Amino acid sequence: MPELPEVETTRSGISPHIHNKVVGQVVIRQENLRWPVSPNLVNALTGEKILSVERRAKYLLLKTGAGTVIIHLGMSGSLRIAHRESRIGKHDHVDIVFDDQTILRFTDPRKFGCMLWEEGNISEHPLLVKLGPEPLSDDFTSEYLHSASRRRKSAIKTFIMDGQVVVGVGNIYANEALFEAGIHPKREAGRVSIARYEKLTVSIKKILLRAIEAGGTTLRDFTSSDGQPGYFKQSLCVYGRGSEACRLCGTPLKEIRLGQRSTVYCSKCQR
DNA sequence: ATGCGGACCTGTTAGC
DNA sequence: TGCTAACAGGTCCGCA
Repeated sequence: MPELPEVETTRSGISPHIHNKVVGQVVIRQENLRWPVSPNLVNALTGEKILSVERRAKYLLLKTGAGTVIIHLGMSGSLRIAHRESRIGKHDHVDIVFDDQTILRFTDPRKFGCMLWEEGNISEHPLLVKLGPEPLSDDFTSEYLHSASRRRKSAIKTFIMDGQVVVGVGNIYANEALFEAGIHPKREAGRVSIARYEKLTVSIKKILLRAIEAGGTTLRDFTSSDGQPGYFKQSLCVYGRGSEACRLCGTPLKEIRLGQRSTVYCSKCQR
């Protein structure tokens, strides 16, 4: 479900409900997520105040004075604000209950997500330390992408989806950004000119920003933390449109698999 | 160092 | 209508 815009939509959606609130209780119904929920999460987090709700890549970070909760939503995870009366669903794995009875509820049917407690310096955490720059930051430039890609044989789509290169570019937006930049997804990353990387970085930033403004992409059942669906899906140009007409030239879009991921492109507009 | 395929798990959809 | 297989937003890990 979540790509970076969905995670950012989740962050901004939950933050006002939990910022500066004190955790009264932590309820773990299912600890077998991608990694086991940290065994000391309940003891460590109870009584702590949420000082900030941050995001690094697709990780959400709930910072307290004692440590940080690291949350990843995986493919199917979501965080919602719930209340005592809210029905508990089959895949509602963790509740963080605040003193005012507000509940932050972690749901994840596929259990690819995680919820970890980290007391050390969060930026040195193994999951975060090797990550590339944020795509919306000033560090993410065509010069950076160009130099990082030299001698890289992999397809450019695989390259920009590599979290060590740049974070937050998932399958949907990788497809969309390459279409907008006019670059064939299979093109060898190391052979793309800096001018084309300039187009690509601009496209990535623009598409992610637009999606964040729209509240994320709605695919199947994504809803943001307040239950409102995102509205970006209707503006997707290629993702999910295999064999349909290119919005620019009318040519039927091609759909292939690249690194086991569905890849859609226009063979005329993307070279 | 880079690149690839497999793994994790459940729900939905496409096809017979 | 019902069963089965394929596929889905992510990304870590081990092996070549």
